Amino acid sequence: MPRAATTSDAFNAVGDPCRRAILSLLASDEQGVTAIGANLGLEQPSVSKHLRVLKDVGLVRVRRDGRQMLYRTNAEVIKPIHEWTSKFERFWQHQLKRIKERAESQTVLQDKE
Amino acid sequence: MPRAATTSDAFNAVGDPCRRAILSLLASDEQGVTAIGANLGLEQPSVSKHLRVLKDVGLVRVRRDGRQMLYRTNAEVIKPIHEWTSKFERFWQHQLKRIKERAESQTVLQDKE
DNA sequence: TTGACATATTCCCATATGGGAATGTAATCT
DNA sequence: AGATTACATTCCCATATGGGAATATGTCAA
Repeated sequence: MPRAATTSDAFNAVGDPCRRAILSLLASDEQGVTAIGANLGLEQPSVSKHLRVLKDVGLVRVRRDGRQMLYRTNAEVIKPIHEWTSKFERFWQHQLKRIKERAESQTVLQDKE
Repeated sequence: MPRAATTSDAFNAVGDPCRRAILSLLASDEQGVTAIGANLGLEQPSVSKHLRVLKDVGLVRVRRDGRQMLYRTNAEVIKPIHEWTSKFERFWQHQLKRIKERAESQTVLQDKE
């Protein structure tokens, strides 16, 4: 079987840099497709297609306003990703601690010289 | 241009469920390829290929031990993902608050009936 | 209705997988 | 050296994009 579809889950959808930019942009304000494209320097069809993916996994909500479609980020769907990465938090803290300790021991050595 | 390569960054590499499982498995212990496959029910070539991707983006470190290659998760590379998702934390908190408030107002209505 | 504006969708295409099978390679054992 | 163990890589293939261009759809204004 081929690669999993980007529409399969939030992890996959967020893998694309353009889509991450869109999510950041729409986190606080709703915006229309054209505005999004202008903000990020993307073609309109490209924006529409990315929004389609984001909508399919629930990462954005849509609302019609006249001829505009106003999109907004649905942050709740990002939460599972945040939680998954949180499981590793203690590990990178340990690593930083190790790095810090090593740095300090080297400092000690330098002081001795 | 086609889709970005999974080897391009941690976000993309983590998009695959198998690779997330591998990262979780190798977070606390180093393990050989065969052991990883046995733990996750994956074929050896498949494991090797996923590990290759993970290694290319720095998500795992390798160490040779005799004929075994012991892999271990390098959690620091997960940190940027954690930080990116953290930017949205306040938004889903707001949403939960809103949901909670609505639930409470409904409870009030129910009490009135 | 006609025209303009805002989006969505479809086509075409080069590229990137991911899985399975088979094969190549490195290290250990006898 | 020859056999075995542990991995890595390569082939083949069906599928999934993502971008650009062109077109279809939906809404509002005159």
